[in-house]
Amino acid sequence: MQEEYNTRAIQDKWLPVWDDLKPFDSSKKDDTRPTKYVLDMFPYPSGDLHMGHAEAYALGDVIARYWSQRGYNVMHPIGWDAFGLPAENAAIKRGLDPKAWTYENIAQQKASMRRYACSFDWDRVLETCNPSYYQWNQWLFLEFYKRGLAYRKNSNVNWCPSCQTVLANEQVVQGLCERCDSSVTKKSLTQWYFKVTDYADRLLDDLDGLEGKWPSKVLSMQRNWIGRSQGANIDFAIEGMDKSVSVFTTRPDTLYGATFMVLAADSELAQELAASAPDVTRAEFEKYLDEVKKANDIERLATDRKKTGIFLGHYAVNPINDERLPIWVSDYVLADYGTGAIMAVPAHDDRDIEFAKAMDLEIKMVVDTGEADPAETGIATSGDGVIVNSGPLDGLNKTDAIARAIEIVEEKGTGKGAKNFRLRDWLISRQRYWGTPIPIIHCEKCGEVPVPSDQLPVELPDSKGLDLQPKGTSPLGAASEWLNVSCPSCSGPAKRDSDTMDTFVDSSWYFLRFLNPNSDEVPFSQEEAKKWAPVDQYVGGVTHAILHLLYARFFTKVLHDIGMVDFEEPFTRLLNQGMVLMNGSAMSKSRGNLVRLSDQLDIHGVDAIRLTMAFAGPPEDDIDWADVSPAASAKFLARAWRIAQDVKSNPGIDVTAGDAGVRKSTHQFLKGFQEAIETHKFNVGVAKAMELTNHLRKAIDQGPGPSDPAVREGAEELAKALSLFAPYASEDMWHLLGHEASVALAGFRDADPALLTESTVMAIVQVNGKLRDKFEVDVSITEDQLRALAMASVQVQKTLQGLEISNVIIRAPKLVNIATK
RNA sequence: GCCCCGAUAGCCCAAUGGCAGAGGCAGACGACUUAAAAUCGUCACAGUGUGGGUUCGAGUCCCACUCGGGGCACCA
Repeated sequence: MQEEYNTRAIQDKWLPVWDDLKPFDSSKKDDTRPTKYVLDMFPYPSGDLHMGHAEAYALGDVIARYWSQRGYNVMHPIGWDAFGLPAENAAIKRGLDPKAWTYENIAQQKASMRRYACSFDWDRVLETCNPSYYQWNQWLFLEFYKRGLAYRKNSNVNWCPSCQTVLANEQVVQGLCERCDSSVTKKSLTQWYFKVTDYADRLLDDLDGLEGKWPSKVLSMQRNWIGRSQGANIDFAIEGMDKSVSVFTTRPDTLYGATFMVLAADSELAQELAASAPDVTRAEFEKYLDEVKKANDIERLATDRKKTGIFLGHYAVNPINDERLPIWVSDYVLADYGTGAIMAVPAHDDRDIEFAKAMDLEIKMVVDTGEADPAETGIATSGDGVIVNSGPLDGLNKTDAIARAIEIVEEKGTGKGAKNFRLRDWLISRQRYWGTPIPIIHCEKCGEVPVPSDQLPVELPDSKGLDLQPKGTSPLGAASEWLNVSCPSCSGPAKRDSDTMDTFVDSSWYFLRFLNPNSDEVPFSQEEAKKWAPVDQYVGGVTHAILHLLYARFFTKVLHDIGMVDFEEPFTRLLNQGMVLMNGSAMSKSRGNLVRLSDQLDIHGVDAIRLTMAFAGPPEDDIDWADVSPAASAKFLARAWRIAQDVKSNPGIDVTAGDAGVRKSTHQFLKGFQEAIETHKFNVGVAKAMELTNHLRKAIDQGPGPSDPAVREGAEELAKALSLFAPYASEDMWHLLGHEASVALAGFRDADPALLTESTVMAIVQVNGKLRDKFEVDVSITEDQLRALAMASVQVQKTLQGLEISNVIIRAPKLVNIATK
């Protein structure tokens, strides 16, 4: 009896079957298959899954299911990045408990993932807000602390006045808080840091090894972010003081062209020099500093901003030629980059010449680039050239002059070659409730005391009775029972550190926790790590190109140095899927273009949505939901499903007796499909499945008919291939074809090479690259035979009339190109 | 300002330097039907953003530009 393809019915039919079968269990003891670790970036539980999740998990699932079909034991776990501000803000807004809110969302997302038929191993699950997870954040923090990689310092930090918390450099985007878009200000606070800068060189250099495996975009973003500059640190003695101005410069070759010094207005040295300046100068300085502090980043970054500054009345001495250089302060020099001071070479630096012009300072050319003298034109020349007016450096090119200048200052003991990074240490403490408590106790007598490991975890106290409103200090400071403890060292009165960790700490190592998510003995098993890690394929959004990926790379390198893992990069391959847009822009409630995933699933079914995500285009491109047709995906699945229903032969029939043409289609498909999936051209893979479906339809209706064994072979391979995109439809097809569940474990076969070779091929004849004739020839045709055939062609003869042949290119058996003079 | 990515049919997208079209959407026509939907089938539509170059041959490689998207940016 012919039945209709019924999306809902087959979803309801197969879900419970899979629950029993657990096709994606990766923990079987006797499993001898080779391993693959495929990981999707774990979600933040801020509501139900949305279209973006649907895309990411559809694509990650294609990869996981593909390797599973290829005979690998695939670990494909999932968890929740469950700490963070949204839970806390929701709690404040609606008077809920952050924990209850979070776990409700997790339950909802988990149910949606199950319905979405993600091939997750449900025995490997974690939530970062669970003490069994975050105890290891604390344990790792203390390991870092032991090694000097976690430390506290006072500094001018990024402060979000709206979130009432500090932010890491990476969380400030264009001067705004990445979470709430408030203008970020500076505040002097004592905070905890991880010493990422110790790893700056390795984090940069090791990106080379990821070339071709990570998107080049991400590699370049990380390189930009780390921002290494080569140059020198040079000391300029301050006249009349036992002090010097130390500067970092990438252009020591222009040392003779320095005509003044500039200090960051908010640097300590500027304060000191102002203190010893005349009263008038000091007052001017204080006024200027006030203005600088008031200016926010947006104003400060404006490129057409006029140069301002104050002369401090002091002079520094150029170590290379003993010239006197006036010392200025200005806001165009940043306190927290390099040494917070520069030597200004206005002739060869755009910013310095602007300042020199504004303050009427000397401009001295020391590099002849062939352009006009900057002192005349007021335009700095920053290109390469010949060094002039520079004593021992005269006549050298830039590279040699840099090397020579460094030698000279090193000989004099007033400087040395150096490199500098844009990257800063990672500020990890947050003045909020919903995060991992920092496992440090502050004792009046003993100072900072680590919580002994047998006292971990330091559990978060219940939120009940705590005021979670942002107020600039941690809500935990008010949990007095929790806060007040006796010092582990001297037993005297002491207080816990009341800050919590940045949630990026949680996600920096979670991929290792999946190896043994429930262990209370170790953060992760080193034996399991040897078996599975690093992650073979990581899938997630490009939004994490800098933050999360940099931090995870940093953690991995530290864990390597501690001896806990034997690799230095966490994610061997990375796929960044694009975003799902609607009518050209990101979906949002306020824009009114929100497409609800649950609605789409109700209307079109899970399979159609997953297939649409894979078919829309290259995975890294954005999908505009207005451009795609889930209804068409559903239609195709019905068409494929009917193929399986129409097959009349029995399972296990000898397919070699089948129609040769149909077999050829199937095996060409096998080859093309696997190539497409392995190169992540999922859209092409789907197109090939559609092509096979069209061939099989024709074979059934107008060819050898539904009983031909080759039709069965094609239908079975089609079902297996579709299992990557459409788990429900393909499982039902498999069932219609007389097989037991699950099609997901049926296993792909390789194409039979014998069926791929053609005996004849279409040869084309070009004249000057333009097609003139084509004919079918035997694949074994010789060049001479092909030439003769081409020359004999009437079309070719006609074209060649009156022309003289200069060259004949022959690529037997497919092509002849006749070039004329 | 510096760096990266992209531009192929009305639309989304394919195409190891070798016939511009694999697949889909939308469209036209036909078969089936009393009719419609569904289904099955057939067909049409671009010379690859612009201008140069390399090559026997360029959508593909190189150079310049235009447009779109993204990253970094008073970083010394």
